[in-house]
Amino acid sequence: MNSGAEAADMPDDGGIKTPDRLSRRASRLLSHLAAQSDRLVAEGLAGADARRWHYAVLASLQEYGPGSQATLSRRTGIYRSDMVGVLNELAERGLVERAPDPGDRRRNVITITAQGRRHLRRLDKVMDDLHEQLLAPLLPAERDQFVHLLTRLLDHHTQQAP
Amino acid sequence: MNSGAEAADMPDDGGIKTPDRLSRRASRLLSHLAAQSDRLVAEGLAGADARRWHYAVLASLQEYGPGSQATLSRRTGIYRSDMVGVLNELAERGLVERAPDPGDRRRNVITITAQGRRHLRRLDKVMDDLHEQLLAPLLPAERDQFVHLLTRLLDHHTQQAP
DNA sequence: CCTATATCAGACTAACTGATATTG
DNA sequence: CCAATATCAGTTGGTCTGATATAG
Repeated sequence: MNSGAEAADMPDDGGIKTPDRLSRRASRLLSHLAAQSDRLVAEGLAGADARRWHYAVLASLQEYGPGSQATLSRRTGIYRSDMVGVLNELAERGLVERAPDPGDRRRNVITITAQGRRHLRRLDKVMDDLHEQLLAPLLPAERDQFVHLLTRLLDHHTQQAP
Repeated sequence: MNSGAEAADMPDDGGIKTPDRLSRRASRLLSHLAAQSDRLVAEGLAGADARRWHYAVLASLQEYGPGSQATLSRRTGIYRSDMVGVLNELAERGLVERAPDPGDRRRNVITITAQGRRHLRRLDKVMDDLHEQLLAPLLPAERDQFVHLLTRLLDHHTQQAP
């Protein structure tokens, strides 16, 4: 009836033994792995004087072209209120330019600068490196599988709750 | 040479178009999906008057037996300093018992109560439900694949940095 | 003397809310 | 009058640090 490991006799058991319902819950694995990954990426980018959101904004500008702050918010997932600060940091470094939209004077149009493009190229290298570390234990086919599964799950959950 | 979408003419493009280096980065997918998943789980558990850590502690107690707070910390990943508060909440609800360890008077021995076991059974149902939602778009074999890949990645990264 | 434990007080971050002024 | 935008001020939740008292 008992699992065989009583309390008071054993001084300490410490480590993880058999993975059971606790440790194989997808939600739990996901959270923990994301935490590790976030840390890895944050540290890697910090070494290049950048933050996670810097990369997201610059990459989004490069790929989809200039846009208003609200548009960038939607594209990157950065909260509208926090976008201001991120763009301030990027503008301080001369990586983006903020100009009033002549067609709609509520908006600012954010554009990536030449220096921003240069910086992004560096960050892309850093990110490639970090992903090599992150996905190190997986074979190429498994990495694709992994990204594919993540994508399908995320698509499903972002379409449900917009 | 240009991606075909210029700035000033287009009033707004808003949504996500072709997934590229930004949106297929594993780290990004991981972070976003984990955020969604965390939210889902937090809301689901809140409906049963529980938090994420409550489940983790109760499940750990059920599976590995009683333990000191430090042991529980290691088993669940809850920070040693935060364990106090979690256990207070659980003890208030009569789900665990905290008693001084007669063999080592620095320690408290935490034990799950009968009521705690009952509560855990309810939470397990809730969690099964939530995972059904979380993994809804995947076939059974894909869910296994997913958990398997997550596990391998997490193992790799938790052995590197203990 | 050094280590582990339980606890507390608080730093720091990230995600988020609410309010406001401006413009459409 | 209502909706969207950029901005600011502030809340909340979660991770983590540092210090302390106690015990091995």
